Amino acid sequence: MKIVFMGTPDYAVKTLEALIKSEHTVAAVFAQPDKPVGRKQILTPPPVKVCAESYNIPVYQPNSVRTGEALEIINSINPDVIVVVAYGKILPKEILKAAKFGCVNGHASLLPKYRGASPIQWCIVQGETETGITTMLMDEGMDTGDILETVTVKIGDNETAEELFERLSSISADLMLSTLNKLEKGEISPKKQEGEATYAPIIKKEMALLDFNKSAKVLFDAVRGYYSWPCAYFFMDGKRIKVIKAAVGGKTDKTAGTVVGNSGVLSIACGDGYSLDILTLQAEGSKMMDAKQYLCGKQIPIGTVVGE
RNA sequence: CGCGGAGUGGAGCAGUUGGUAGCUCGUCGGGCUCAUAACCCGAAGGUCGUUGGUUCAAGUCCUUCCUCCGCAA
Repeated sequence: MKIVFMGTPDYAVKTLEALIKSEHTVAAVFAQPDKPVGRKQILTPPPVKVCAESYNIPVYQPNSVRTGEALEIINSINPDVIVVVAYGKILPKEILKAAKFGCVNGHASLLPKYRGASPIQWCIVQGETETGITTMLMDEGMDTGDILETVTVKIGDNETAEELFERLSSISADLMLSTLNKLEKGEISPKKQEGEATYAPIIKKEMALLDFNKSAKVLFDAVRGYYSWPCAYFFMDGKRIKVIKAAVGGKTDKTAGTVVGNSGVLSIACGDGYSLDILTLQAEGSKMMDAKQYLCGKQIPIGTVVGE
């Protein structure tokens, strides 16, 4: 099939590469415009663009896909199907029906659960033990299209969002190929989404602020789910401390937010009577390090209360 | 030049108004203990990121460059 691919971040690259290496033809790629990145604000092309260019596939980066210009490009290519993976823009209905088989989206959740922008981080933050990939025929709603195929994936007890991203991006690539092949042969009949829909909001920095009044497990899930961006954090002496790695610790009767352990790991009492053992952290202006090293330089007495 | 923090013995840090460099951990040696990530005694290890300067004297003041990091995007 002749494919137009739409995607932007690293996560979408595996699918793009899988399509390029398949018997299908990727005729064009759409990605978000280059954005300034890093301390020096260097204009950086999105990963999908870099990948597409290495295969000499034309790349389009319109600021908007609603101007008609994008539609013209697509019509001139006349693709059989448009594949969308983490593109980051809402497509107008003219584009949704611009290809013979329509727009097929790969979404990283078991729809209708976790529709929206950040299903991977959010399902870990919510303490889910399994998630998955869904391919669907896009419609005008936010991840509301009819389901083509799904695959369920277990989430590891200690798995971080970054690790899950990595795994799911491969699984997503495989499923997309499978779906396209079946779609082409007419072997799939789209099914309506069933069950209660939930939404995964766009992750914002403030959401990753740890509230020690919550349970140790919830905080542990937050640490995993917000890694490696934006990273769970809290404040101590007015300084931001990012929590890179943590574990649910032992019981304690101290007030939430109190330091109850400072040898080897930094243990902080949580709202449910258990502590959160911080194993690896990063303080403002310094590198990420094991809690043990951090505690060598900065001695934090038992009983210290963290917060602001 | 977007804002800001930091480069000090193997690791993480402190070092006040400039005057022979300290702390916690680790390492090595010895001791104690049924035993231990515990404890006690002792030791090694630093030209204080780089360049130039001010001074009787600079980790500590000014200057050049390099590197790392937080915020912001």
